[in-house]
Amino acid sequence: MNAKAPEQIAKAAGRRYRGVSNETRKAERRLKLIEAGIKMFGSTGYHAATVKGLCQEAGLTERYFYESFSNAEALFTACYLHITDTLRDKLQKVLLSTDADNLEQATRTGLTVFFSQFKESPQAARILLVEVLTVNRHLEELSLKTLYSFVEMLETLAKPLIEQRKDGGVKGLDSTLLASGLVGSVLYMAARWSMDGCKKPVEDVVENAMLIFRGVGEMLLQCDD
Amino acid sequence: MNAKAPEQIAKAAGRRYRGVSNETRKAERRLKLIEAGIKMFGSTGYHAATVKGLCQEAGLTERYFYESFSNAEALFTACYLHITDTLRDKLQKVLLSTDADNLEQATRTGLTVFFSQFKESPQAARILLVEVLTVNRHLEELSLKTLYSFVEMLETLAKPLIEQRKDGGVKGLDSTLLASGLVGSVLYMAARWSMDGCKKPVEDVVENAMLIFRGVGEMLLQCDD
DNA sequence: GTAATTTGACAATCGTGGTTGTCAATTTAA
DNA sequence: TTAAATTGACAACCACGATTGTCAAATTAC
Repeated sequence: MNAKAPEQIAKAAGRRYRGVSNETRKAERRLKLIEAGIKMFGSTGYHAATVKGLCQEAGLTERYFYESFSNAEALFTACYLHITDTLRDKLQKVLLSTDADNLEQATRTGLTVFFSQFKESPQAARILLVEVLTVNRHLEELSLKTLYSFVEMLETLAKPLIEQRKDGGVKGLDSTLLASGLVGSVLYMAARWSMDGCKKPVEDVVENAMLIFRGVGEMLLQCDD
Repeated sequence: MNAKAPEQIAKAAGRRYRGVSNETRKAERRLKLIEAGIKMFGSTGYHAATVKGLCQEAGLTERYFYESFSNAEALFTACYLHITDTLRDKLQKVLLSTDADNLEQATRTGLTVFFSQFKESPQAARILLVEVLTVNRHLEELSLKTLYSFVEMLETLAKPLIEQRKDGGVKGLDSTLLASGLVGSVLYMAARWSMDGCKKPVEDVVENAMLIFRGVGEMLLQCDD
């Protein structure tokens, strides 16, 4: 029975083709599909996309679609995770390299990363903000969790500001609600900016967003009604 | 040829049925379909809805669907317009009856109307904010126009505040962008609130939203960097 | 060189849902 | 009462796209 082992291993590993290993070829195809997915889901929308169209965009045939994904929904999920992972990594990288005491600077940096990413791939933005809500319940929940993780980043960032107010703060103040509002404001500013073709420089958009953030900061510090 | 005229008129007008005129019956059916549409599009989503399902929800058959709408998209459009018209009417009514000089009070009133409407029909909210973006380009544009009309309401409301600053205001300040941000913050607070089952009282949510609005107001008045 | 593997193109099958058509039962007008 | 209009239930047809299957050409291993 051991006689067959080498054969089986060889079969499982697959054969090199055009000088590229089996796994690498497969991984490349998968990535091509994800890129095509981001492009199509983000422009024509999830529900207008077809498997054939996705394959054509990726330069592959259906066979290779089903090699990596069991259906369009699976590809969409992969695209979504690809986008959120990328964004989270970028944000964390710049936030870690920023002086933790300088809340204003950290906020500005975070916003700059977000708007830049948005500008360079509006398709990704659309997937992140809209399409994900319309695929199915499962993805809607994933989106809520993801959004919440960004809201938490924000709350962590603002923690010193909130804790400065040991008296319990404003009556009825709900930091999660507020953070959600701030996230929403950023998203809608990005949407408006994108509608106008992202002509205005990133820094200007960031400054307008900063105005909202600073305003909330002020309110948290001062108000005692 | 005149002999036939009365007949034709009668035919065109239709016949009473169960004591109700032709046009009234038709209008009632149309409204039933719109209500069913809001319910289904707003819960299972536009793309998961089927004509048969919509008819069943409305208690009508396909025949009457196509009597009023040429397809699901047409019904969706009618639903969307129904929602935005209702909301706009409510907002304008309360805003007109509010002292125009008291910006804070007007804002609070407007927010209360919005969050109340949201609470009583989360389906309508979902149609307004999400589904409309995923039907087709035409509706996406309609949504942008509508959103913009609300943004304009906000800008009009805040005009006194902005004009107080004759020096041209903050460098790079973009009132449309800011207003979009405020609209976004309200929408996302509503979304978060809705996720938690709209348990928190409307007034509390309004107060948290007011904090953001007041913050922006402060910034507009004071900042001179 | 030869057999096995990999790829690419595309046909075949299948299910779903939109739209139209049929028919019997109910209600109205005269 | 009787013919016409209206309604309701549902079948029939059709288009589209997901998924699977087939086959020949290209490439590799031996």
